[in-house]
This record gives sequence, structure tokens and C-alpha cells, in this order.
Amino acid sequence: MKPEIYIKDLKNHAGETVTLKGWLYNKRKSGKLRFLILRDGTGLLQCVVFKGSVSEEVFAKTADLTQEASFEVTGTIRAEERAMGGVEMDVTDFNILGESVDYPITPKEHGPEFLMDKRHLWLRSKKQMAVMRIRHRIVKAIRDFFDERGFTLFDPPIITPNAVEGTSTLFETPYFDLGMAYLSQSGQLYAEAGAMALGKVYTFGPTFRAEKSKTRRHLTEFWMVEPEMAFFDLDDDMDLAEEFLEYIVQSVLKDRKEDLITLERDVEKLEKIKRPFPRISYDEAVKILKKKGHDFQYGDDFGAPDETVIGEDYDTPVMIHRYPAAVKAFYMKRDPENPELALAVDVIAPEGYGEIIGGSQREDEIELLLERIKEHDLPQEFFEWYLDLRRYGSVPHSGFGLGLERTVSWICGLDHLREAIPFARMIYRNTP
RNA sequence: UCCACGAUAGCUCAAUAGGUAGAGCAUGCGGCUGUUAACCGCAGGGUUGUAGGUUCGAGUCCUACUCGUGGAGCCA
Repeated sequence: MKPEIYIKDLKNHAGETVTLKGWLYNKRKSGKLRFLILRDGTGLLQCVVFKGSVSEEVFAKTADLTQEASFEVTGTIRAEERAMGGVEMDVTDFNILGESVDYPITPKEHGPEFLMDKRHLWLRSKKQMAVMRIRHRIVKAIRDFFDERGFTLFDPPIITPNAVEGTSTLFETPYFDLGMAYLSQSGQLYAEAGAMALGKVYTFGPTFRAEKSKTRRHLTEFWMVEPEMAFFDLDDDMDLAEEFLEYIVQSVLKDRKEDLITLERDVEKLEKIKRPFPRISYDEAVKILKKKGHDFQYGDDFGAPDETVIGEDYDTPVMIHRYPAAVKAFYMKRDPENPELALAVDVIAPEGYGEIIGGSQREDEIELLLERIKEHDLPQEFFEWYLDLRRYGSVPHSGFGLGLERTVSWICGLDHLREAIPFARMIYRNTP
């Protein structure tokens, strides 16, 4: 039977007698007085058990209640300054539903390996619940943003016959009589087909990278949202990315501030995420690095430490555009003013969180695209369908990809991507 | 793949110069009518990651391996 009421809704129910269901977050006792902290997924509530006001039997049962045991509890809700959340319950009745013997996560410090081994239980703790609620709010903001602007959700395949970008390593799997298939590392090429059909589309789903990356910024399975728009040039693309990030951050601030505070996030820093964001060219970014005395070779891509240095002078994300074409993907359009440069943009999050968006205007001329495919040594036969998009009514178009976990990590102020997703998949971990 | 660091009680850590492995939390028992990671008392709990070596003696020094951590590269 479902609960009649949840903790988050109790504030306006002072004086009422209610029955709640949930799990024991923690307890404290003091002789004939016991404090049970109930967790029901919406909040925490202190339930007070006086020996004098419950039966001998009920009082005895509360002694057996252990951390994370499930129980139902009946009592009167009362405003109480001393309790967290401003209300507490005077218990009159109580039943244990499911025992919990030797719960491994104690209200004390634990190391990351231990907590990741117990991830399925770690998710029950206050901060992890806050992260999951913020992740959910971000996902909703992403969907709302595109839905409100005439985009159509367009789901690309996850099983694909070849590399989209040719660079990263892919997870492979045998596929019946067709040889090896690969898990998608990006839905972008398919999104381009969608944009030619529907004008403005976005993909949103998991992607897979078999790179042997071992850093706090990498997962092998992560979620990415990729809008793709017909007739958008690079400037239009950057306008959209900027508005998009502002929308996401402000939505979280509006609805999930409580969770940000639980995470001890510096909310003021997020409040500064307002348009316009600085837009600097690759050339200007290199000058900034050199001016700050960093050893950097013109023509290289920026590494994580370079990104941090470029971003550190700004309160907002920074957009870096027009990269050397040699370090970027084959499908990016060249800058008509300098064919050595690609019409690409990376958006660097503040506070050292690094690249959260990568985008570009796409090459729309078939001859140039054919050249690029040859230069990158890609098998043309796999790209025939993609080339058709240029053969039949090609138009300028652009798009970008936003890494969901990196965005969650930045907004929550996490120090590792593994906490930004319920069950992280990393090079040395695929459990639980 | 490379670099750096780490592995001691269920968990987080300590152990001075190589000399009998300790504490807090958790667990069990007892006490307490306002606790906020409650507190107080008592108790149980260890093949110091694995294998080998040096030494009268190794948690500590040496070698190899395993596992982990985060950084480079790569990327979102």
C-alpha cells in the first residue's frame, strides 16, 4: 500500500496524525527518549519516541531498529525549531518492515573505492540523493529548452557499423552475419539526417568510448545531448549553446537550490552564469596562454590544464572558436577566411571543470567532404548515406554536443564524474 | 600506454630511528527525557594486499607482482 503522505509535504500538516513509510537514516537515543531519523526519498524527518507515550511493546521495538531498516511510523506532526526541516513527529505507533543487519556505510568517512563498491547503497545518502535530483532537473531543463524552441527529439541508433569520428576507440560486439558492430560514440551524423528532415532536432542518450582514460573527467559510458539545426551557422550555434547553458543553470537554481546547499555548492558562482559568455578565437586563446607564460605550441589542441588557465579569468563559461582544422573532426566546415581553421567551438566550464560542449558548423559541400574522408583514411562506403545529405538539397547546418555528467558535475561542484551518474562505468569498473 | 602516489580491524586512519600493532566510528552489553556524525562505561574484533629477500628481529628496508587512486594522452 502506497504512503498517504511524503516528508517534503509535511510542513503544512502540523497537528495532524499521519503514517509515513521509509528507511532509518540514523538514530540517537537518550534513556527513555529515542530519535529516529526517517528517510523516505523526499527528505529526512526526526521521529521522537517517548517511553511514556507509546506502549511498552512499541518502545522495545524501536531498540531493534538499525540503520537502513525499513519501517512505518504513525504519529503527530509538530513544528519544531530544533529539528531539521522545521517539523518532527511524536510517535505513537511503529512497525519494522524489513530488517537491515550490518549496513556497511556508516555516518563516517569512507574512501572512494569502498563507496563505489557499495554504490547501490551509497545512493541512499543525503548528498548522493541531492546529486540525482539535480541530474534529473538538468535533464528536464534540457528537454524543456529544446521542446520550447521547436526541436524534435530524434533518437539515433546505438549499434553502428563503424566509427563516427574515426579517432576514438570503440566498444565492439559481434553482430550475427554482419561481422563486428560498434557501440555509438556520438549520434551526430544521424542527427544531421534528422535536421535535413525536421529542421531542428536533438538526440539524447548514452554514448560509449573505449578510451583508456583514467581521470575524474572521463567515463566509458556517458549521456550526451546533441542538437543539430539546418541553416544555422557557427554564430547561430554559439548563440544557442550560450542560451542553453544559461537556461540549464538557472533552472537548477530556481528549483533545486536546497540540494545545491546540501552539496555545499557555492550558489553565488552559479548565479553569475548569465549571457553573454566571452567568445575568443583559438588564436586569441593561444595569446592568453603565452601571455601567462605557458609553454604552448600553436596548432596543438588544448589540454585540460590549458583549458583551466584560459577559463580562470571568467565567471561564466568561455567559448573558444575556430580551431586548427588539423586537430578537429573531418565533418567540420573550414573557415572561409582561413581554410587552415575549422568552424568549431568548444565551451569551457568555469572553475576548472573543462570542456562541456563541443560543436561546429558542418561541411556541406560534397567535394570537400569527400576530400576530408580520404584525408582521414575513412572507408567511404560507410559514409554514402551521410554523403547523400549533401547530394540532395545540402544546406549550411550546425550543432553541438553537451556532456551530461560533466554538466552535472560542474553544477553540483563534484570532484569526480563518477558521482554524477547512478552507476558509473569506468576503465577499471563495470560493477555494481 | 606512460608518470606519481597508495594498500594496517567492517570503515577512516595512526604506529617516533627496524624492537610486544593502536585510536575513532561501526557492532554487542549497560547508562542517560532534547539528541543533531549525540555522549559516558565495558567487551569482541588483525595472516599489516600477494610472493620472496635482508636482519637476532620487518607494518617499517629491498625485489617482483596484484589491486586501487589521479594525472598525461584522448575526449563530452
